[in-house]
Amino acid sequence: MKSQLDKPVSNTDRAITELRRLVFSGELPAGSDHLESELAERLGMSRTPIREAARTLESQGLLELRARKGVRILPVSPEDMREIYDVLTELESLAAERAAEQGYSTTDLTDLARAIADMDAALDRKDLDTWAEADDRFHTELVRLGGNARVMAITAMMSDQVRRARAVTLFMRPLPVQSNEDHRGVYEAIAKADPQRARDLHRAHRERARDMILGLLERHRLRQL
Amino acid sequence: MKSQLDKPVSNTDRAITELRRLVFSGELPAGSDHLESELAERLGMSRTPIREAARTLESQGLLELRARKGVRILPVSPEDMREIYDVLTELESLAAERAAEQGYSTTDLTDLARAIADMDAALDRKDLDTWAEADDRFHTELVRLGGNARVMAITAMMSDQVRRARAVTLFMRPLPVQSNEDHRGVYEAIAKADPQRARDLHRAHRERARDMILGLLERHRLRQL
DNA sequence: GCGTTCATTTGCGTATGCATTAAATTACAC
DNA sequence: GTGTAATTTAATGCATACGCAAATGAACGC
Repeated sequence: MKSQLDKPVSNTDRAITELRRLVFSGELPAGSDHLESELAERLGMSRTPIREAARTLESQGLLELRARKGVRILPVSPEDMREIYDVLTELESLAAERAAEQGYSTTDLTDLARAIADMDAALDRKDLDTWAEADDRFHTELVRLGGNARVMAITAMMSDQVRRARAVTLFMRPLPVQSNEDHRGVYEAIAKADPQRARDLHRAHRERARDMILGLLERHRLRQL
Repeated sequence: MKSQLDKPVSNTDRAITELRRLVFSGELPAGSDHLESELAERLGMSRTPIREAARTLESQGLLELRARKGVRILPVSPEDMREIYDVLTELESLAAERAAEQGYSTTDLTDLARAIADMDAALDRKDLDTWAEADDRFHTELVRLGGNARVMAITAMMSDQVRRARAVTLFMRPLPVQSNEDHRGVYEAIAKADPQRARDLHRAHRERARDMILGLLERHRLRQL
């Protein structure tokens, strides 16, 4: 479905979408270099839109433009992960607090509730991929409910950067039972319009997740993703 | 002075720097439209580097590329200000907390102390421009001490977006005496390695500033900057 | 006078070509 | 064989050209 407000999709837009996909799918692995001309041919367009797309993705921290070496897909180190989780913790906690201040009805919270239900169901089936997808949806929706467009943009950017890492850690971590309980707590706090509790619970949730992931990376000596 | 590590300054880099300057100086006012060809001629280069620079500045929230209408300098509304201050509050408070955890010596805190001293001196002389410059330095240095590169990048971006607003509000607000006291408190908490206090004090500082600015904008019916 | 259609102009999006310069390769001296 | 200088190669950074769609304005009917 294509709304009338959509602006026509330019090649540059396609390049952005497609390059992101290639990075997340691992077809362009972290740390690898790629000539502009190579990417241009691969996506069936000239270097111009590729360069513009790369500029955008560069300022989003996904890759780097290096003279004469093409674009380098940026690896994510454990230190990067710590930075990113710290940012996510702060901004999502703010979003949770603000969401709880809005006095949302349960109807407003439908998507959030559905994400939680989907996570529960996926967890029962031990279907971690589906769980991860629903977890993403929960966090995205939580931030949306917070009502700050900049927080949305930043958290989306940060989540992009750790997406590759999750593919690795998801199957090394214990079953995310605690996570699901955390989410329900945050949901309740928002539904009951208790901003302080929503913030505190979500912060604790994120800090636990951060420590768990960083612990995993360290124990498995994963220096970059 | 040009270190050997500096990569050669490309026209695109020049365009980024120069366009930012033009926006902050008000030569390209908020809300105005500018043809790419016009900007290209103005900066003495072709449209190509202008477009690449614009892409970068677009993802930093300073302007917008619109088909056939050229580059639009994005205005900042009071709602935008609220969003930006919320983000700054969260991330700078985190930086203050982290800075206090590092066990910095007073030598490490020299720049921070100097910024405070400069603000005091400027305040005595009622030299608001110098005060604002030192205030900037304080916040930048505080975030640097926090040690999170992403927080640095994001807060720098957000500060850019409100820079124009300050030119307006700086001379409408009461003398920032409270601000200077706040800064000293944050400094002390970092020097005494008291993370929780550093965080709380800085948060209170930012929230006061936000409410003051938003109040000013509302009282003066300033709908966009 | 007002709306509608058609012609014209304009500016972006993109492809293409080329100069520059860093990197790679070879030639060569020792 | 190793280190250095000369030569070649190659990829970016940028200027330029052009098609196309949107905006503008003209022509025309009512």
